[in-house]
Formats: sequence, structure tokens, C-alpha cells
Amino acid sequence: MVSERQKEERKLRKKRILDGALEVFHKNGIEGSTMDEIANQAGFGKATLYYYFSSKEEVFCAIMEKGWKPLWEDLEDTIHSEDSSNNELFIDTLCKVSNIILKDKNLYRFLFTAPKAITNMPENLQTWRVYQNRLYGSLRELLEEGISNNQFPNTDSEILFKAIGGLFHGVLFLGDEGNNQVSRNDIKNLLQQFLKSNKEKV
Amino acid sequence: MVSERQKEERKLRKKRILDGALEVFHKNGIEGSTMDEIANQAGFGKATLYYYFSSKEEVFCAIMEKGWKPLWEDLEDTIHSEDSSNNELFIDTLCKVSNIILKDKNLYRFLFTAPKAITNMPENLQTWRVYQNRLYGSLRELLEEGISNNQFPNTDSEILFKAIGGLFHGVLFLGDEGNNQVSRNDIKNLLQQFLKSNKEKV
DNA sequence: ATATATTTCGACTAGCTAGTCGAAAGATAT
DNA sequence: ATATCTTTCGACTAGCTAGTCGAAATATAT
Repeated sequence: MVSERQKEERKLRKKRILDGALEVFHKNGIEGSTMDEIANQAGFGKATLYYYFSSKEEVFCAIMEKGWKPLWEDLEDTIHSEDSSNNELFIDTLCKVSNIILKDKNLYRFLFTAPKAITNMPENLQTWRVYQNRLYGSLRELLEEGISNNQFPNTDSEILFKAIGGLFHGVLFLGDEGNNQVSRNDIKNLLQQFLKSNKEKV
Repeated sequence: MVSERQKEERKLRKKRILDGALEVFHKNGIEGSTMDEIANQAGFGKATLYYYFSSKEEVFCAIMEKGWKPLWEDLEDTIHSEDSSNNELFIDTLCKVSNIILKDKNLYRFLFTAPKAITNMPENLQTWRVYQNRLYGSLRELLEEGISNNQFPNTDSEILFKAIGGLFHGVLFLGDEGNNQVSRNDIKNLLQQFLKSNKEKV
């Protein structure tokens, strides 16, 4: 017998906890963070934290899910639309990604820099990986099509993918503390510069 | 009363330990690694490990130093030579960096992805930062000169620096396990593509 | 051969932390 | 007002790990 309000309050408390956890994780690293500190940061005692999440790993996974799921869902439509060239579509998608990311920079910095392996992490909790794989897969596909259409430079696609990933990550996250705004335009310019087709020259 | 040979054996044992530690750090993350496991990986008991290094932090710092110091020292001359354009010099330098990195990929992957903050890390052990700062500083300078000479695209230098950092990192390290070789040429091509001056177009 | 210096290590301690438990406080319903 | 359900938490435990200690093994020097 739980009212709608109760459900929402519960959700809110969970969100509160995840926000606190993100902050603590960022400050101390994951292994360096204690459940006590996470709980206190959110304004609860530790036992209460365990009332909402049953382990540290579950807290971690909930944060990952909170980022990857909406990232994919917001992008799904754009990425599957067919009305522009791969080049345009690819750049548009990345711009959209950067818009989303910049709205919750801390969360996504964490998502992209979280260690790939955490001690004692059970497979079945890692539900976010589905969304992550879909997103990466789609982008990879787009890139490969673009290359074969000569819309992108004709480098090995895997290298180009890595390069763009790094570029993207670098622009958005490197040198955290400056609070320096990076506009959608900056990214667009860099990418266009980088992805200019070789066609002209051939 | 220590012979030359003894000194060398000692150095070798220390190296053995650092190699082991790198492997364990890579496998379990830094906080997830125990001194016991590091010692065993190197073929010693824990107490012996403490005979050579007086704390976990010292082991970590020794690894950092082992990478950053020679990286800077190998590059110092090149980077300060004045006989070519900034564009050339910059690309040459990064190529040289990538050559060095590829010779000890595991070490440098660790260097570039190691968490910026470790719990209980005393300032005075972080001797590698000097070399790191010099290298980054020089590259930044080179880049800024290049931009003001129109040899590089006229973007905000900080963003360009981050972008290149990310690009570089992406190409060299992303997607670890493929063992896929990235040649000096790949990097050169990508960078040239990316750093082509805007002059032509103006 | 023996005294001295270097290297190795198993066993121990002290401190920390994930996770539990039982009780109690606070809501809600009747 | 009382029975029931939800939420909170302080205190406890069990297990783990950085770092120490004293002794033993090994090498070196004389």
C-alpha cells in the first residue's frame, strides 16, 4: 500500500543518494569512497543508504544507468534518421551528445572516466552496457558508411573512431576545473575541420 | 660497503617490483591492489617489498617518475630546436612522443590514465610532476606560437590543445586489447589533417 | 672460519569499512 | 487510539590490508 506521493518521495531520496555518491566518488575515487561518507553526504545514516541500495556496486551501477540510458534514448531517433548525409548526421549526433553532456557534465565525466573494472562487480548489475554498446555501435556504423562514401578521410575506421572519441573527450572534459564553456560550435568546427572529406583533393 | 654489482642487482630488483606493480595496478586498479599481491607478482614476500619501497604511494610515484622523466629528457632537445616551422616541430615532437610511448605502451597507458588524486598521497613524493609540467608547457607554447603564425587553425588554443591531447590519447590507447599496431604514420596523417593551416582559405 | 652487512620473510597488529541487526521513530489507515 | 507499514539509525561484526618486527638466511670481507 504505497501512495503515488510515497513512490515519488522514494525516487527523490534515491536521486539524492546518487547525487551525493557522484560527488563523493568524484572527490575520493570509487574505491576511496566509503558508504558512510556517501550516506552522510546525502543526509542519511549508513543503514538508511542500505535500505535503498543493497551494495556499493549497486550504487555505482545506478549512476551509470542514470547516464547511459537517457543518452541513448535521446539519440536513438536522430541516429536512425536517413534524411541527411552521413557526414552531417554524424556531426549532428555528436553535437547532440555534447549538448546532453554539457547539461550534466559531472555525471558524464564520471561515466566516461569510470574505471572499466571494479572489484567485486557482478555482471548482472551492469545493465547500462546495453545502451553504451548501442550508442557506440551506431556511431561506428555511421562512420564506416561515411568512409566508404568518401565523406570522411579514408583512414582505418577503427583509428578514426578512436581519434574522434579522444578528441571529443578531450574537448569536453580535459582540464576540469576551468569551468570554461565549450560551445556546440567549437565542437562542430573541430569536427568539420577534422572530417572534411578528401574528395575535393582527389 | 656496497659493490657496483650489488647496486645494480638492487636496481634490478626495484625494477622487477615496479614491473610487477604496474601489472597488478593494471589488473586491479590502484586501490584494488594489495601490497601482498604486488610483492608476490614480483616474486618476493611483502616484507621484502617494504625493504625496497617504504609505502604503496612510493611504489606508485616511482612508476610515474619512471615514465615522465625519460619522456621529457628524450624530448627536451627536439622541442627546443629552432630549425623548422612550429607546425613541423609540433608534429615531429608528437611523433617522437608516440615512438617512445609505443615502446612501453603499458607504462604510458598507466601514466596517462592514472587517477589524479590518490588517497594519502603526500605532495613531496610527486616528483614526476616537474617533468610532466615542462612537457605540457612546451607543447602549449609551441601550439600558441603556431596559432599566431597561422600555421594552425585559429581556434582557441586551450581547446585545440585539449582536442589534440584527446586525439593522441584516443589513437594510442583506446580499446586496449586489440594489440592493434598504430604506426607513426597514422598519427602523422591524422595530425597533419587536423593541423592543416587555414591560411590557404583566407 | 668467523664476524659483519645485506636481504628475505612469516607472523603479528592496528585500523578501517562493507554490510547486518534489532529497535525505534514516524506515517497511514481504520 | 491502535494496529500496521515505512523509514531511519546507532552499534556491532567479520574480514581485509598497510605497515612493523624480530629473526633467519644469505652473501661478503678478513
